[in-house]
Amino acid sequence: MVSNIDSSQLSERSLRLFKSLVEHFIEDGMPVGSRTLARDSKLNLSPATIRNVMADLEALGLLNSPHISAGRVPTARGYRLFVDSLLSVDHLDTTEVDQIARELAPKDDVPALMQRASSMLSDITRLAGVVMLPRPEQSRLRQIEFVALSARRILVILVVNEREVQNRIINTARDFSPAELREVSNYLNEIFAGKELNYVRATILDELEKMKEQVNQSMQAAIEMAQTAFDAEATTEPDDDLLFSGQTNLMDVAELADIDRLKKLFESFNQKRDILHLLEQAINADGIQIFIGEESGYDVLDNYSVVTAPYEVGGQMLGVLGVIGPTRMHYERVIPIVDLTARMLGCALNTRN
Amino acid sequence: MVSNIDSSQLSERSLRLFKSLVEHFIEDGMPVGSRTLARDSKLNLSPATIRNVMADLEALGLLNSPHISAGRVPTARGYRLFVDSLLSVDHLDTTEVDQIARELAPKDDVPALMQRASSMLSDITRLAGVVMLPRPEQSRLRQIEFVALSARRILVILVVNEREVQNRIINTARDFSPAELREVSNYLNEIFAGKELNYVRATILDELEKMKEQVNQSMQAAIEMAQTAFDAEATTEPDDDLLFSGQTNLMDVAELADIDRLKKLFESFNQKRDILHLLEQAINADGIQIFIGEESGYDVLDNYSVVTAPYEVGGQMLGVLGVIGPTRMHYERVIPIVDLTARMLGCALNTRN
DNA sequence: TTTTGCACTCCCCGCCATGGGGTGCTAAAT
DNA sequence: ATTTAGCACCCCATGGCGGGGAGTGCAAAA
Repeated sequence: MVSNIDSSQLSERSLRLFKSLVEHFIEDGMPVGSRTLARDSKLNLSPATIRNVMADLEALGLLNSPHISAGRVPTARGYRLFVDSLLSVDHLDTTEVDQIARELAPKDDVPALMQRASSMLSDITRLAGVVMLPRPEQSRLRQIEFVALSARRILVILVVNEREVQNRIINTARDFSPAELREVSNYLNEIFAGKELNYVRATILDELEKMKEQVNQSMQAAIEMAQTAFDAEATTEPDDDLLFSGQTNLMDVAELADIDRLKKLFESFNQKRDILHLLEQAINADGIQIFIGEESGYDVLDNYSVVTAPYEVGGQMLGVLGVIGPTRMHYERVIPIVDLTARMLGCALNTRN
Repeated sequence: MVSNIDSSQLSERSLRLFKSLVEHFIEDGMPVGSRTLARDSKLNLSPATIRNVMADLEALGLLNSPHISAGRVPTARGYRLFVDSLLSVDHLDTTEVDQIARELAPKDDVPALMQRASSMLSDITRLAGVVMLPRPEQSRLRQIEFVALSARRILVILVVNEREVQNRIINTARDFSPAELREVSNYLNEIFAGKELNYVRATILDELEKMKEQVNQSMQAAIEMAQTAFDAEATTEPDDDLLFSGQTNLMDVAELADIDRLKKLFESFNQKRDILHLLEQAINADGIQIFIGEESGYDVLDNYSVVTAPYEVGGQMLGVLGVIGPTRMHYERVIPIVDLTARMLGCALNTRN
């Protein structure tokens, strides 16, 4: 990949013009020519001069023209320069800040909060919002309980990481009395509470297998039951860890009117795979990260940009959120919104302990 | 609303021609003219004759022409007649039956099963699939359990209707010991197990309030706790009771290329409200029900048809599923697929007891 | 180095002609 | 009394053409 352009490689004037051009293009989506640029930028230069500058910028790969006699349009590399060095970020007005704060008030459970974060992002930016659910890289088993539904159907409850509760129903080979169940859960809690889930799964076979003969008969069955419970757990790992919203907002962005490309994009939202990979790259970024068009490496995202920010609580990165829209988006507005949302979400997650 | 046309009001020949026309149009989506129809239908009539017939059919509101000198196209009413009286339903080939059976094998939990039903519908018809989650009109509390997470944070587990488990975490005003919790849950189970949830909610106030003074102090706190638990339950009622899939399939149906209408439709998928209302109308239908275009009464659904079937287990209607596609769809294929899926889903739900 | 002037390019738009697929009507044929 | 043939007519889609507009690059002047 060709290296990006650094703002120091360009004259002050070129930068001014370039910035003006990008802003203009973001505003109304039409290739912008020397004429309008001359009028627009306060530099008092003739169109011809500007044409020369633009030719240079094109040579650097910052601009190109759809065809020889149209105006110029920023390339992905151009947007990169713009975003990295030229952009002056908006100040959010208080109504927006308020709205974000209100929506993210820590009033209900985590999934709902995430959902609200996502749809708020899309509402406020009029683009598509996405949030990656917090995926604690280590889940510690906190507690395990059994509830008898009927003699042979048992509800297993796993409490993981303070606030997450998983439950599944297993069918056992023989009857268990409530007392037995209590005994089993006490036993399991004793050895496994506080341990990492994968460890539990890995150990449970060996650990329990080897004491099978020592313990009483009731325990034996219990062991098998525990295995079933954790096996089931393994398979149930949900992969719906991305929440999209406002996809339809993308349908009235003019330059994306190509329905086939749009379809591809929507499909990749459904697959989730590509977007997930992309967001994972952003989780360790320190703050806002922006993927512009082809840069992302996923060709469904050609002509789209993704603005992301990780959210954290207590210094630990939990996940990533962001918005997806046309490369031609109002970065100066979107960036602070995403940024603030990530922060606020972190707070909201924090206060709900 | 104007009454529909009954097939007995038309001559055999008109019906033959009409059917042929609709089939032709469904096949390639172009208005069909007298010429092609003359060639196509085996009736050996001249185009002129057919033109006369077509004029009659148009007068009845079964056909119309996009403009004066184009071929004819079926109206919603036309499709209605076609679907009600003229359609010969396909026999599904075994590979499709197998696929449906395989996908709906009762191997995991209900939500996942529903999800699979929906995406299978969309895959197999190449249209959008939708399933309404079973909404048991009465939920009986089966069991309630408390698990202490820490001294003041308690996990409440409600087992409802055999297989459904809900859990929520509540914070209590004072500490509870495990023994106390057991006592409380025993007590609550005793009076409320088997009762309807709404009843429980309604009663819990009066019932418990009035014995507040009689019972011991620990019980008092328990009562308040129970209230909190069920209050929380009330607010948590999820309304994500529709599962869509394959929406993107609609993006390459040629006649729906109008991106604005498509956007409206997708938005109404997100709202869910309209579609939900529509499906609710179908729940008491006996088998397949079809809403054609404007008939549905929701104008986002203009030019779309919805083919639905309720699914039941043990004679009780649980919900509805179906597909959404252009009015110009292959009903003869879609109908048996939806029908079979509904049946199989019923079975799958049945065997998982 | 900047500007002016100029030739040139390419798209977009409106215009027109054309052809094809279709219609309705009337008059003839069965 | 139907059905068919013939005919005039309609309207859309296509394609070629011309002009206008917005823009470019280059060379020569400022």
